[in-house]
Amino acid sequence: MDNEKKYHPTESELEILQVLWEKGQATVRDVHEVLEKGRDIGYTTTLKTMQIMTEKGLLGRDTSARTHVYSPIASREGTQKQFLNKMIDGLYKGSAGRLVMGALGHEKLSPEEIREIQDYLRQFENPQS
Amino acid sequence: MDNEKKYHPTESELEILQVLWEKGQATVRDVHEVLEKGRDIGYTTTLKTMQIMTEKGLLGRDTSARTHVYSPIASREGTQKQFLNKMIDGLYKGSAGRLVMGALGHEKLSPEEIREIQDYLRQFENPQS
DNA sequence: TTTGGATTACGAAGGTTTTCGTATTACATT
DNA sequence: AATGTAATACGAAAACCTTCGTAATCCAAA
Repeated sequence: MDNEKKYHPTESELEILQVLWEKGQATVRDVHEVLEKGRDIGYTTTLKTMQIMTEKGLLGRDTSARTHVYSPIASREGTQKQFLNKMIDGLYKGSAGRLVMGALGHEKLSPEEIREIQDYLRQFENPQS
Repeated sequence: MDNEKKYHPTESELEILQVLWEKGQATVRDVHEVLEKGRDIGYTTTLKTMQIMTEKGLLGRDTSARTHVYSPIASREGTQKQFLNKMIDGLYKGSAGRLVMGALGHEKLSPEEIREIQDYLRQFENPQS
């Protein structure tokens, strides 16, 4: 169950995961075209990184066709949780509440989002139900 | 003002910063004794890392005495914000609200903390104070 | 069927981080 | 003053990450 838990994606790997989470699946070229918009990077760099990620178990790929098709194995949710835990432990003395409070102070938090958060919290209001 | 913003502490550096944030200031030995509890690590490793951090401007040190005394220059708050931003951009499509929602789902969030968060949010309820 | 373009495979360079062994230096105790 | 202990300084190895050049491979179009 926590197969996916152990390994921390690196900076570059996260970039690639983001694309794959959005698209569901993609070829190296697909991913590379997105990355290229953001910064200078060679095609083989993207390729190599995705190959390494596959070895690490972060990505899966379908090699049946000439052009391989990759898909994420590490889930967005699991990865988020993983990083969240790391931050909570490393920067907020283990308190998730402190992190939330800190994040609430974040500049761009729209009134809509705040309302949504309040709604969400209401479910804890009455312990029974 | 954002002098402190640019540089991302590494994993090891974060460990050391944590100790210094708690203690305010400390010697290499002080820090090392804490780290040692958590994992296997040599004294000179801790020393070297702290020296590098000093070069990077993450730590300051008083070398007037034989045993140097270190103190954090990077603030906990600034570092938290820095990592928060990175997470929001990299894992939550730029939405701080999404991160908060995710963090609220975190297992160990005590009722007290939830109440505290609700209190905090009330300040946004009525636009005029 | 030959050739050109696109794709994957391979290997290695260069950078950063983490680690620690060894040397040097200073101090305190004798 | 001599010596042992504890601290810092130095350098380098090992691991990991990022990058890309080059080679090999496949396919489609001519």
